Amino acid sequence: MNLQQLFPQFEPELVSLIEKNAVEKTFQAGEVIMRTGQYIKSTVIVISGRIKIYRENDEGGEFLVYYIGPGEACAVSMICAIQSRASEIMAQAVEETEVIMLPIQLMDEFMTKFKSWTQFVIQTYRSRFDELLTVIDHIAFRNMDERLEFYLKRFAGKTGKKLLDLTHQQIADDLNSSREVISRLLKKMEQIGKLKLHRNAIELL
Amino acid sequence: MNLQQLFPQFEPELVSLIEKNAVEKTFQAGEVIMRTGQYIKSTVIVISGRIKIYRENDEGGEFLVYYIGPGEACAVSMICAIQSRASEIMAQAVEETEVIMLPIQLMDEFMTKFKSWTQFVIQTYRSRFDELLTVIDHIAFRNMDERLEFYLKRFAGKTGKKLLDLTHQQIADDLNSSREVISRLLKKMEQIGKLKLHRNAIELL
DNA sequence: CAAGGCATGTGACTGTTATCACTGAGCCGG
DNA sequence: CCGGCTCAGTGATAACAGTCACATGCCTTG
Repeated sequence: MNLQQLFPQFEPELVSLIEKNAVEKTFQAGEVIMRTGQYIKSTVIVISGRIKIYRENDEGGEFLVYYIGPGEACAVSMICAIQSRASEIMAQAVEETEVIMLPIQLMDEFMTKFKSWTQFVIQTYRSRFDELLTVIDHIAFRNMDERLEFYLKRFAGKTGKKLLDLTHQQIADDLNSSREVISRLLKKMEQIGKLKLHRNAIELL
Repeated sequence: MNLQQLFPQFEPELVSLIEKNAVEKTFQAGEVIMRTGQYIKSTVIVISGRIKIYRENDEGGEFLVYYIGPGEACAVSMICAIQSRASEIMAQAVEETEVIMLPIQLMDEFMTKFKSWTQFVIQTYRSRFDELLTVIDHIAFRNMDERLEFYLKRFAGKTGKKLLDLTHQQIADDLNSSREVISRLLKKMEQIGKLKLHRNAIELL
């Protein structure tokens, strides 16, 4: 892992402090990184791979909020760490994911010492905030077909591939819908030539 | 207006700088403060009154995101100001509201000079972030009856009153629903003794 | 106090999504 | 190559919310 390369804006001193103090950790695909109700003492920064942040409700429903990729930090872990409060979301590795965990007291220290760190923290809040607003837009105003289309684009956007390894059930979970509904909508989208359905995969056209 | 009283954590020097440079402004109830697509050059901080932040879509739908009260800043205006980008939300005074507008360059300056200001900015993001997550929870998992109940509690919570000056149409707009649906649900809630309906008002029990 | 406006109540109908029950299709291990 | 598994397709039905049409009732204003 090359931190300086991932964060060119960080001062070399900051990078070496992170390298010296942060705990590196690797999660396997599907492994849960943060759980609702769990107390967080560290900020999580993704080095490689991808994490999905989602909410869970009492009845087993799920809802995908967003993904976190390399060079991005988990805004929720920042919030929870600083307020030493239980998290209200779940974080799960989508693929094999390398992260660094930064203890909360370091975060504070960096904030006073390094302008680039403060900028990074604020930038993290800012972009996540934006994503949350977009998510709200979609569930408030859009029907499932539009939301599904947006979901597929977002999923593709992060991987860059046209062939998405997804089952209908996974999509249904992420959108807090049901498999049958997603299957039917996908079928419609296939009929109008937007995509092609395969077993365990969807090909965007 | 007494800034120092509203923000006891701010250094006196910061307060006097704000007083010297910020533009004070008063909005009447219902007046629009920020509009979708508008470019924002200043951060808005509420001194007295209340602002509602909501989204609008093309078909005239609305959706209330949250309220901003005295001593709170508009996170969206911060984001837009810093990135000198068009806002994607609407802000409207709910009642007569006094605000101060802080030009973007000052925000940056304060951030480097005053720790309390940086803390304030981060705290603002943090609490709004939380509210957004709660909003997402509600529209993703809850039916309209639960959302309505939450809406009324939130409205009451900020005013502290038990008698809410609201028409069914206003509520329907805020929840992006329709008046008939809200009327029926309110009637049900009245029948099970949760509230009492009046003309132009709802009394919580 | 009559007229009109606005807020509310209500029934009928529609559309979207969820749920249930079942079928079939591809895949993998023994 | 058979049995069992997961994934996907499909029809029937139900639940919830949105829409339309219209009635009612209260409040204001001339």
